Amino acid sequence: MMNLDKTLSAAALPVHEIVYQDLRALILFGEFIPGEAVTIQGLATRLSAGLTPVREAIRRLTAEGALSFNDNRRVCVATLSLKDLEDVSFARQFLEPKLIFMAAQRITDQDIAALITLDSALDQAIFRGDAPMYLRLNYQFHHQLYRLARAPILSALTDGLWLRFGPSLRIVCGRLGTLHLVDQHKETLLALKAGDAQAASDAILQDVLQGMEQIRLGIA
Amino acid sequence: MMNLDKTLSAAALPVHEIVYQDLRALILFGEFIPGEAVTIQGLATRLSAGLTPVREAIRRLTAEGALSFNDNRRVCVATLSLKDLEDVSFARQFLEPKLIFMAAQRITDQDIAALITLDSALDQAIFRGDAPMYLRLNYQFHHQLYRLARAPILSALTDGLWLRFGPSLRIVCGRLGTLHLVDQHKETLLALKAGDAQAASDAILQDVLQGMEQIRLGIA
DNA sequence: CAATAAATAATTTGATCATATTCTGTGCAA
DNA sequence: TTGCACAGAATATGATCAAATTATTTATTG
Repeated sequence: MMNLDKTLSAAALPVHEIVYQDLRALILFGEFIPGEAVTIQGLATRLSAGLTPVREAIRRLTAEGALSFNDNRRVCVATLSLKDLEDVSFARQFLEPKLIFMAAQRITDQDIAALITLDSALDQAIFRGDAPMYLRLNYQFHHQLYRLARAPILSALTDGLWLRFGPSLRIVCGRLGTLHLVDQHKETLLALKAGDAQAASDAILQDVLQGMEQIRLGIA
Repeated sequence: MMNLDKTLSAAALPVHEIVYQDLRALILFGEFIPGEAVTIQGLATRLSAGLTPVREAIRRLTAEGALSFNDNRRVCVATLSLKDLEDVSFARQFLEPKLIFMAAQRITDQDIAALITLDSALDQAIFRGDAPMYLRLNYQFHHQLYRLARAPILSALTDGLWLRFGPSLRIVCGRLGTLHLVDQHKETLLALKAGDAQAASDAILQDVLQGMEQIRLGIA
């Protein structure tokens, strides 16, 4: 008989997958500081998992550039130099507008409604000064758009870039607070509603440039 | 006392690192067919390694898109649809020219000489119909240029794309042979010698477009 | 009876863990 | 400074269990 977990809840994921997602979230949403040491055993304890699954998750995130594997064989959260940030910025400038252009061509009213809800929650998080929630919702807003583009490879590349600047984003919020944060989500949503793919693409480009500039100021 | 292996030979790499490099080469240079199943135990036997290091290597290559993790929890070599190829092509079109532009600004005569040697060997491999050697040398030619750009993040992104189309390249060579293969390496080298970064960048763009088109014909 | 479907057994493969080994850096003593 | 020992951490293996696939057998039906 088929396991009900498979149909109802999201399948029984392997531990190494769960650990990966947890660790990824920890990195992405500011639980780690750039350069911070990450030990296999520490994570195994923290996440109540065995060494092997933790090891696998760490290798994955190392491959994605979120962690760095030192000569000592020790692992730490990757740091982002100014030069690195320029590279990330260059890549995002090409990838995100492309993805949003593709997403705009197949987006539905329902999708737009969901994004508006998300963006409202985001505004409230900023107003409340709730940085962790801001980080989550801001990522989700972009990530949902990637999904809609139905371009798995470009989405994976772009998603991977978030892992590179995620820990630094946290620093920015910590230093400067959330109230000053600005984005181009409203403009993007308006363009999407109007079915104007080019305008949506342009708006996201501005959003990306703004975001990267904020990080540059934060880590400078 | 410091281990001499660290200073003289290339350090005593962990097994998981060696397995990763070996498996990466197998995928990149056509030892695997797209869609082919990859088993942990099979690899452990083939590469004379334990299960854990193999597991780690597989997770890394899965994160890079070279392997795909199925619902069955089984792993196979990723396949490349035409749509995927378009995405890869889009990404390469802006990444490679950028990298080569950066490389051109810091390349030395010695570097150029090494690239010319590489390209000659490449021509001979084509002439001999030695597809495996062609695949290796063609990759090396590009990879050396990435290295010279000193942009680790962009290099990693671009390198990762090779893993996506590597297995398909093999199919192309298998079907069409190597003799018809053309590239823009000579033009690139001329531009580099002349110190013309823009021309080198343009030449590589043509090279990329040609290469992607060849794959498109091969997998169509 | 032949052909197809269902059930079951056997084999392969993956997931995880406990354990032993190796490595790295540090502090102590000569 | 040099050599040595020790603690913490990473590495790697093999054992064990669970899941999935394949092969085999049995049952059913036209």
